Amino acid sequence: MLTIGKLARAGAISTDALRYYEREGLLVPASKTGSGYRLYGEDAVRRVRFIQHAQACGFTLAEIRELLHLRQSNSACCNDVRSRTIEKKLQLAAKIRSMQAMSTVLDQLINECADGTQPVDDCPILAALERIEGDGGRMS
Amino acid sequence: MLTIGKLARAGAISTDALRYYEREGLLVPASKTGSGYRLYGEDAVRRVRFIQHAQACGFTLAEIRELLHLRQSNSACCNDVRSRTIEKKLQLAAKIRSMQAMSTVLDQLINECADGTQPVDDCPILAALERIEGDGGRMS
DNA sequence: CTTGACTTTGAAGTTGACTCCAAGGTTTAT
DNA sequence: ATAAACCTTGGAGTCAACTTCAAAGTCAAG
Repeated sequence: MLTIGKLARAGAISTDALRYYEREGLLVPASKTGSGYRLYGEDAVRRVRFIQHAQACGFTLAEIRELLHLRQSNSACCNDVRSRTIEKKLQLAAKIRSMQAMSTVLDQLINECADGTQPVDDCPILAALERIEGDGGRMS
Repeated sequence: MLTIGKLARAGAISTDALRYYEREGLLVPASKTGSGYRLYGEDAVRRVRFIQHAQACGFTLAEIRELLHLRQSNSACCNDVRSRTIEKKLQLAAKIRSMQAMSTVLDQLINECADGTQPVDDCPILAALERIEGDGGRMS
């Protein structure tokens, strides 16, 4: 069993964030000591990593909580998870395309601008950034 | 010249957001009418699109402002922009990898779970989400 | 057995990127 | 010439995801 500080170090996260996740219903400690210290099992480390990874992929904590809770409600059917997953997958694909377009342009520009001696007025990076086409969608 | 409402419609953004961008130094109107109405040139539409695209790629408004301001300061050298660009490009590449990993897993799971009839307890999506490996990094 | 590192709670504060509102002034269409 | 649709400012409110704080209890090392 891990105390909150150990879990925090294992997950590269703050203890406050862990307590916040608990308030938000994402990560409840397995038990508590007599004096009220939170105790987490090893699965908590995996769950923290899952939360972090899902966040990095653009899921909000509310969405992550939904997924985690769906698993616990044995009445719900896999279909619920499936449709959410498909929706998220489509959003993710759009974001990836957008980011790849930006990445390609940045690459080109880093090369174009390779000598680094041009004044900013003429910097091709900024000129080209304005030419990027994308869906204009926001991140979340 | 566009009034703020026209620009808002052209950029699929709210007038409040445009005024917010002005306060934040990202988009200043070209001029004002005698009665104080903001007037924007056509380049404002491109600038709005640039801001939106850069946001979609994970740049914060502060970073976008920096880039936009660098262009205006004729003393600064292209090198400044270049190093920022390289840094951003690396971050972007890491995010793309992370998102592609998630995307692949979601794809597999959507297929595995194709009939949608399993109860959530056995849903392979949730089981597999916990197995994902990534850098655990946050989005911004 | 004391010192220092750790933990608790609850509440308030922060940041980013807006959004909403009130109380007006301006333009445009009919 | 008047109603509808637009614009102005300043400030407050919102939301997510934390962080910081205060005041106090607990645990581990020497």
